[in-house]
Amino acid sequence: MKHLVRTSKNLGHAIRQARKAKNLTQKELASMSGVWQETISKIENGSGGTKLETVFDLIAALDLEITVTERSKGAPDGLEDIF
Amino acid sequence: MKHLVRTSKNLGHAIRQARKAKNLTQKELASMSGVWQETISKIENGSGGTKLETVFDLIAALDLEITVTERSKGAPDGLEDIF
DNA sequence: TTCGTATATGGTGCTTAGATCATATTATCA
DNA sequence: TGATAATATGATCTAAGCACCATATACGAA
Repeated sequence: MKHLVRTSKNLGHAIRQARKAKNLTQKELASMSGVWQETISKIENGSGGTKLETVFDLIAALDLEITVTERSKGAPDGLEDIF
Repeated sequence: MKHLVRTSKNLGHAIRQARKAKNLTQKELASMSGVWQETISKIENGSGGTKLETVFDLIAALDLEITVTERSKGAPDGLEDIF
């Protein structure tokens, strides 16, 4: 799955989905990533203001990756998941 | 160009390249994005700890987009730019 | 080299993220 | 339904981002 991320809410969705897909609890992800469970909860719920480093920690722990590209004006390929 | 972003330095590179590609100065990008020139300078140089919202502002102003996907273990396609 | 611009650096002050602990709320399941 | 696990909420405190102003430095052109 590919998540287009423009807002903190988008990011929260992506994180939560990836975590669930791996059958991890927030607490488990917390110990894997070094990010507190309470913080993960807030991030998954899209409460903005998160620090980049925290996101990187979660992304890495969840085996995800972030890419930055030019905005695709081309035809949508249906692979994207935007909330 | 596609930038794989795992660190603040990666992000800085992506931002700077995109800005240069559009022939914008930091000051111009600042007024377009609402992020101060001084802050842009720091971000482009990879000084970590940046807030997500700030990144979103810059990404939007530069017509870039962020996507989150599963880590590609497949064959590299040569399109990525990792620093 | 000198002028003008672009970028970096540095300080102040307000605001807030996140670590940490405690607890409330919400699933989940035998 | 009651126990147990998962998630959310809330408070405190410290570290740090960023707006903001001033200035230093690097860079390009003439």
